[in-house]
Amino acid sequence: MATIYEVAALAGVSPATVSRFFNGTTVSPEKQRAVREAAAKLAFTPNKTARRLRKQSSEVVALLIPDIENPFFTALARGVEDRAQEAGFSVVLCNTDDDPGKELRYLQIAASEQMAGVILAPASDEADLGAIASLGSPVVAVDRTTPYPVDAVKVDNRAAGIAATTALFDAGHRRIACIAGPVGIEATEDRFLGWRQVMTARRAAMPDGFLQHANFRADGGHAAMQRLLALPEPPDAVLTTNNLMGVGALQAVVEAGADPARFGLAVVGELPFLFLTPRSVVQVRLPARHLGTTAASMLLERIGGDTQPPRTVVLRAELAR
Amino acid sequence: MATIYEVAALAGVSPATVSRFFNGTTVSPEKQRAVREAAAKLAFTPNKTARRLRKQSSEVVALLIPDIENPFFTALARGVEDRAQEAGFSVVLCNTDDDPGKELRYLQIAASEQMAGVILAPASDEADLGAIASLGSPVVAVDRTTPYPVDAVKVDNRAAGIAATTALFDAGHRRIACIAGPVGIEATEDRFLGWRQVMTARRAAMPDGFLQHANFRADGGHAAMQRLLALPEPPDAVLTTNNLMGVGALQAVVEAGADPARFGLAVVGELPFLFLTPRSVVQVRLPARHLGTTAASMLLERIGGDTQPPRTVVLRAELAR
DNA sequence: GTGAAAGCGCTAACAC
DNA sequence: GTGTTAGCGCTTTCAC
Repeated sequence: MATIYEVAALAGVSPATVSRFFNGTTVSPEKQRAVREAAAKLAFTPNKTARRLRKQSSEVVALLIPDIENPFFTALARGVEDRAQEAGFSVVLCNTDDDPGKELRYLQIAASEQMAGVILAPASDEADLGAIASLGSPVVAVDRTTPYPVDAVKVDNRAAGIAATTALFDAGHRRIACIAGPVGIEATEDRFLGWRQVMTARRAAMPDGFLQHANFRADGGHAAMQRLLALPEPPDAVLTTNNLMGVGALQAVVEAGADPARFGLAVVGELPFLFLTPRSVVQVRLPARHLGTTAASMLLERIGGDTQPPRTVVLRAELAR
Repeated sequence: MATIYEVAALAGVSPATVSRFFNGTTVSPEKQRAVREAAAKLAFTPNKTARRLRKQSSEVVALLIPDIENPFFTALARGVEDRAQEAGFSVVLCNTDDDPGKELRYLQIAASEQMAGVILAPASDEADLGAIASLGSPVVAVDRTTPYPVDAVKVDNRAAGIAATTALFDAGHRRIACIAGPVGIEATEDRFLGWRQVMTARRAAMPDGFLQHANFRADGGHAAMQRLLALPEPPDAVLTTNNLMGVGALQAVVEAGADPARFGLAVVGELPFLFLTPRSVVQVRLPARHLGTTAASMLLERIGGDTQPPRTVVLRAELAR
């Protein structure tokens, strides 16, 4: 790997001039040509590590998501990537596995690697943003919020829960259970609250066991649905507060021999690749990609020096038909 | 961000001792304690950028995949990540979008960021590995091969194509079409060759139009299947050479009003989340995660200094039942 | 507009 | 075992 000194020597200029050339400062036309040619001849690429050490910042942003195998988050990642790319930033994706320990490690890496900023879908509400925030690196929370005063982009989760539950009522169901995510994740808790609000307003029964907590994956939804179906008086419909739990729940319904077209299923999120899904399944579409582009835009503004107080942007979910 | 000098000053030792402490060289117990306490008090984190500049290498590997929204590649990514993590390496994921231009950019970034190595699922067989390889950074190709002499991990794609096609024959189908990926991607071409081999051996007709090329995504498979169904004498079965094209093909079958349980569909790969799939769909399971762990292991060996000639590991696919 | 030189934070000889 | 010191490759004053 050629250095700036070798280019300078070959071009007959000083290293500073080479640096200026590559950073867009004014350099006389003839030296420009000399540098360009020398750089080409040596296949010179500026060493980003050295630049980063010197400038104390980089053009890389980190994106921390809880589950790279969840299509919701990959769509979100695409949004972030597209927006960041336009602005000349690279995105490195980190998979926290919904594990606060891993999350913390990645946050530290982001700091010690001098990332320009971090977009984070927190694995828990204890995500320690103190360290990274105090470094001055901007942070944007996405999909889920945190107690730390940072920018956030989220969905109107309660409205999503309300819309989904209402749709089940409209389809004639009354005994509606809820498979919610782990306790402590605001996003799905709000969706659950939407369910409870509708159930209460409609004076629908919410017997013990109608609220199940599960991990966010298909296996969690599957097990929860099995527990629901084993109830003495099982529900005739269920709301899952994310997409993958919906996948698992639907699978359990099918396995139990119930007719998935009659059993009411509502999902906050989209059942991935499931176009064979019974038409009866209610899906509340989440603007995953848009969450990503919005978060990236906010982060880029902060990186650009924006210092207004933290904002929270709320995006709307939309009932798919 | 505290530096090694501040820690040294507070601990009453030299910067070198602090460095040694954090790099596991022998330091006397008392100084160890002093350094540990000073570091804790200052919340010191070693600056990786400086370390990287000095050592000319990092503990980060880059993983370049063509489509982050394809579950096959995310499973592969999980494999890479798990293995790398065990060895203390971080993984940064880059989405090339099957675009040679993007791929090249990421390859350059990997070089100028002094990544410890690169695992690459090439977007095309022109992927220019010359630059990065000449830098001495090890490269492992995964899923797809390249003309460059680098380590590779792949699947026995022809066998996979043969198994899938044979299964369709065994189910009684004779008019079997093939939806293959873009020309130039060895992996899916080999699967197509498996199809042709079986068709030829069984003296089955392969009229014009029975071979369709499509992009790797669901929309490509969907369009290709529509073209097949519009043929004067349409096929009664089809093989798709990857998972997402299978999703699109199945969708087209359903939309066309054909009974997906009677129309033969075979997929090299797994239909993601599609447990509602008709039992009749043939799937040849690809060891996605295992591809990832194997590639990571090979890369780590190279990073560790292994200099044997490039190896290619071939993993077996397995007919799901 | 251009060059000389200092220094970003760390590691690795090298001396002791 | 420990300290001193010279860079890694770049950017950025500061003179000219």
